Amino acid sequence: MRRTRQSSSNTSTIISLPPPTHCYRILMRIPIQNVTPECGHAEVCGWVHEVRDLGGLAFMLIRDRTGIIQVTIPKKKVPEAVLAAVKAVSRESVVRVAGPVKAIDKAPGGRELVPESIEIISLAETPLPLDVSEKVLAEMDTRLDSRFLDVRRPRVAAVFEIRSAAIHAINQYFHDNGFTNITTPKIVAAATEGGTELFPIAYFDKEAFLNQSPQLYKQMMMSAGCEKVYEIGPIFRAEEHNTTKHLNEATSIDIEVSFADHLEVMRILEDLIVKTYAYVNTTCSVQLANLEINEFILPKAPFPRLPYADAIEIAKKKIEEPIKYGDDISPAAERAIGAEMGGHYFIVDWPSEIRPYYAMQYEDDPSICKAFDMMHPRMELSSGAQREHRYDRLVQQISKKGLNPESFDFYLRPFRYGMPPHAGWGLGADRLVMTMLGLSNVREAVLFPRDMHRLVP
RNA sequence: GCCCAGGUAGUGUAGUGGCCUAUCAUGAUUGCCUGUCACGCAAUCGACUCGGAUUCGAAUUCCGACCUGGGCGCCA
Repeated sequence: MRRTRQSSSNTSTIISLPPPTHCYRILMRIPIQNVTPECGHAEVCGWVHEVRDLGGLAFMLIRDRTGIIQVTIPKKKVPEAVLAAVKAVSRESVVRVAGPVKAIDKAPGGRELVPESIEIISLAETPLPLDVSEKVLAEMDTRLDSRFLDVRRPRVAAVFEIRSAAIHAINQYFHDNGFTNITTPKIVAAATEGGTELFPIAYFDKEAFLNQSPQLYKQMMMSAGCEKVYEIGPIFRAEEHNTTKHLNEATSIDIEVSFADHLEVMRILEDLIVKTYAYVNTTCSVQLANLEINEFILPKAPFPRLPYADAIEIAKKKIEEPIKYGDDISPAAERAIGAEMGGHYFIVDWPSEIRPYYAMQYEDDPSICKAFDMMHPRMELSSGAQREHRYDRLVQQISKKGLNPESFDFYLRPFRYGMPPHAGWGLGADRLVMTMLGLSNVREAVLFPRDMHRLVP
């Protein structure tokens, strides 16, 4: 502590910090992983992980996000106030403990803190809604009800630290490659594509919806001349699905690139996946260890390009249910094909009739289009396409789908004033984290998941 | 939306008509214990989702509601 105080006073001399008030205390606090016998003296703040009272000797484990330290209380040698605090404190209370740090082989981590003072900053109620120390595991529903306690568990925190690292790597990748980060509205007037249900919301005297995808806006930015854009943001789908891989609010990583075709944006996608895994691998070893992931398998580019027609053939051979060319790929088929492929792969050359109107058809065979899905063996992670940028063709394709081009006026307008050819994709961030870490439920990868049954917290 | 399986102390569970005054673990409370590390020991506390029905008797069977998990559909 002496050392820390000195350095902070030096710092304030140099850069003239305002007189320390409560910040002074924060500067004195040492992250638990940095507490070593060389500190001499330390002040740690954290949560009471456990108390073990042996009679004349008590142990208290203090946890912060960096680790756990043992506080050892020889009852005859510590101040009266410390004894009172040890007696009064409950598990998961927030405390500040200060005292000398000693090297002791029999203590966890080889060091322990003997308190001169223990301050109970925030006393936790008992009993706890779930067991943070993981002696008894809680079910997903219980955990989500008390997510603030759930995330105190290192293995849960690890998921979100890795998610953060992955998102960082993705932002970095786009930044390094000249993409413009955009933010598009989530409150919109109408659907951008058919199919999925929208959440209606009250918007003053108008009808509005939560956006299901930034698709239209990304494409508008192509017309706007931004050439390479990306967005990481929420998307909303009002589907009444009830599965381990669907949410009503998800995070989508979206890109759109001008003068690129589907093949080019596929290369970007696989490169991004490979680099994101690599970044997590090199920066999150502690978190991966917390998750007991001993072998973090790094995907290798290029991912195989599997034509849709071949994917259907594989599924036909491997699963019972009838499946034919032109069908959507069912979850069972998805798993069967995934098992065959063994790693990330693309499904390409989709029948035009089962892809949205905006996918560009092949010139030599309009029955298939330049759309793709990027798959993990367990599920779909991304879907994208080269878009149809020619106004007349686009109108034609909208009509062919049985839709009325007039109701797409807002969408079509940018195509009338100089639209470059372009391609893009959307990648599910939650599913990316889920499959990366082998989580069984997408809810594990989302702090506060929104599904049909859950709106709180 | 459909199908299946469930709902028992704070948490996770056992219990398929009477042996339930409900099992076990964890937890909480109190006491003992100077090297614990899932500390140990002792005592205590704490639960059958709700409503209706069948039955001499229901945690257990039936009906309805609500809630949860999984699969499918839809979707990404």
